[in-house]
Amino acid sequence: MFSFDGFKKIWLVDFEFNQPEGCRPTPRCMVAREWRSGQTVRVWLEAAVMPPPPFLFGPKDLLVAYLASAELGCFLELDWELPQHVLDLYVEFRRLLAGQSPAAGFGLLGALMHFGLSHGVDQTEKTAMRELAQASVFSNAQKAALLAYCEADVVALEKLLAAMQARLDLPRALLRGRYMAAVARIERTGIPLDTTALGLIQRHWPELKHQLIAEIDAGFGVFDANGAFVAARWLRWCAAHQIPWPLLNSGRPQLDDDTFAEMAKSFPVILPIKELRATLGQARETKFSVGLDGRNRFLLSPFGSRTSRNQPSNTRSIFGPATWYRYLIQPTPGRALAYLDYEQQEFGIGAALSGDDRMKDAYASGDPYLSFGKQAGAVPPDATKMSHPTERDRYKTCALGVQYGIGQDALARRLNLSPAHGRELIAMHRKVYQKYWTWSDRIEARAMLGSPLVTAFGWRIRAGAGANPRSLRNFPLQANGAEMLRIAAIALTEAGIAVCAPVHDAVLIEAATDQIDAVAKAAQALLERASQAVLGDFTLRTEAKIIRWPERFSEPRGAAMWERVTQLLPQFTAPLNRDLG
DNA sequence: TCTATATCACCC
DNA sequence: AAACGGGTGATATAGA
Repeated sequence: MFSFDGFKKIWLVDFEFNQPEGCRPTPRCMVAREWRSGQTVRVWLEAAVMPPPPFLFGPKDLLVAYLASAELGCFLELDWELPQHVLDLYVEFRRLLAGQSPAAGFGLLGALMHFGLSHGVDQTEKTAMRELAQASVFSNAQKAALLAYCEADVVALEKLLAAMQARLDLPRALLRGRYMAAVARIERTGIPLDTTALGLIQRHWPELKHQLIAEIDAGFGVFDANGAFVAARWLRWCAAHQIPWPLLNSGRPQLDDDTFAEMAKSFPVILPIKELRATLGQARETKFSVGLDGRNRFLLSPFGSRTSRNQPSNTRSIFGPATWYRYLIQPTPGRALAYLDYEQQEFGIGAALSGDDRMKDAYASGDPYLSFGKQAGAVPPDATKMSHPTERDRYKTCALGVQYGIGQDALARRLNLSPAHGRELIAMHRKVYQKYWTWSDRIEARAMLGSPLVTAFGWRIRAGAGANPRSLRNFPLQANGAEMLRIAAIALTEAGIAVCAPVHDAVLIEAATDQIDAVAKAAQALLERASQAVLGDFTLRTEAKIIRWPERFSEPRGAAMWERVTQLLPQFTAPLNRDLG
């Protein structure tokens, strides 16, 4: 079954469709060609009654596509049953590149060029055809043109498959293809939002921003009429108040949050500006793509990062910008949401993959960070989160930092400790988790010598002498975490659970209010099984946060800002609207 | 006026 | 050269 020979039919498929921001796709046409026989099917789909599929995908048939989530999204829209086996050449192209960027990008044209192939259609015509697909009425000539273009993509896909065929790891490629089916379902589901509040925030954004600024900036005058912080005005104000502000090499003032915090210690008078900058920093204009049904939909951009994480646009996804926006996530009446995430996912992955028993014990304890302190003998065995909060914070920062390859000085600075103390913390980690470090050292060494690093299911990165050693050490943690969430997404969607979005180490799911507890529980079991699929006999714990209508998603980190915004909103809904005066 | 780069803020 | 991983994106400034 795991060679092409095992498949009865291999269909290369491409759709043209129309998809306004935030909406589900409307298929226009499809062309499919069977790989061996050359049999070609051309279907115009723009009709009131959508036709049944011109082919049926049996258990021994394969669908091949480029970014298959789009094609499978059309399948779902047409109520066609999804194929069991999917090969996505976009995903496999990314895998073959192993972290490198192709000269002509990751589109179909870019992939063809990478293999020295050509496409019958150039970028200009591609753009024109994509525009044509947005039309609502089509002449016969336009239909023919769009179908011809669609077929050209299938021909291109055929050439690409021939070029890539020998270099595929088929069983794993099919697993990734299966994930693309999950992506299609997730992109279709979307995230329910409170569109009333979102509309108010977006419509009145300039006033909101102005009001947030007006109060505080009155005594400083460093913001301009558009609400932008003016560096020159800031330097002038500082000079006038005898404050020697630190400059960057370029001569511009150093305006990051840390600098403000540092300077505020000596000059507390700047505190309000620091606060205001922090507030505005997390309050940028957004362009969440929301469908007419009030759901936030966006491309997940699966496998978009070198570690194979999804990489959706930060402005289109509600999970992209600052966390206070998540208060806009709200189930509709009768519905409920559950946010499920892995506890200390990367710590657990490191423990399991390195086989470090002490690290595994720490994970199993339920509080890995405090356990780390106990194992190091730095806190008593009966210490708790409550009895030793400061210490726990240090071991937590240390353990998390180590996963990113933090150095002793950076760790010390972050914890406001002496360099010696930073060194001691890292030494503690090295000593307690010796086996983890041996494993991690070997990974760096191997990759530096040029052999690729590979995850449990075959995602790879190729490094070389010039690589960042911290990226290499982090790769197995982050990339296997991505594998885990993909397995979970497959399991959840195939079990019929509505998945609204994946969020790196978490998923947002949806169900009827009276079913959410049971569904969330079942989903947690699937997430735990997904962790076993990646880690062998080691299981990661998950946490569930349930949101029932009319509750909204809450997030402590964003609570203050959300509070501030909601206090300003009622003025815009007052019955006497001055615009009408 | 447009584009490229640097810097910064946010997410997991 | 710096030394905290993977990202997206807004904004300011410099330069063509």
